[in-house]
Amino acid sequence: MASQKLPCWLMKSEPDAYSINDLKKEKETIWDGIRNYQARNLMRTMQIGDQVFFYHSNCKPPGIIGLMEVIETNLIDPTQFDDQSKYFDPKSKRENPRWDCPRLKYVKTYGEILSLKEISNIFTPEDLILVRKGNRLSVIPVISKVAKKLLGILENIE
DNA sequence: GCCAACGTTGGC
DNA sequence: GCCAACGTTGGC
Repeated sequence: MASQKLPCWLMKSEPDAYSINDLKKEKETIWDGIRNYQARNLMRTMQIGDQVFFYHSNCKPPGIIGLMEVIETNLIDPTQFDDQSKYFDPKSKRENPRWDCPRLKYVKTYGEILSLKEISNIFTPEDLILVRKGNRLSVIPVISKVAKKLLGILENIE
């Protein structure tokens, strides 16, 4: 897999809400429900073909479990106009939608989760904003040095 | 623009 | 359940 593109994003989801297995079944999904401007702005810079680590959060243990790929960008998040949705945003107007998102496809599930604890042991906080205390972003850019190392470890536990 | 109060995220 | 670290809101 020498030609494989390095992942440059990490996106979190609580497996109770949406897991890697859900994505595997659906094959692809729109990553809707992001209601944080910083995360949204990061998603707006995504490119088709970008590789994305799938991170299971708020579970035991939390960590990287799989890989996804961006297949479409800048889609309007439909949940913002759905008053039945928990992500409904009454301030967002159809003529000027506030929230958008990419479409992602399933690539693979790793043999084991790479836990946050292991990740924290491998990297310095400067290497990985993921492990910086207080980072509550659900969309995180991953620098290539870190992505390369993570991928090396993850490919070996398959 | 400041900042206090409040809400959310997510590891532990 | 606790709490740190943010982000958001709204009065001034």
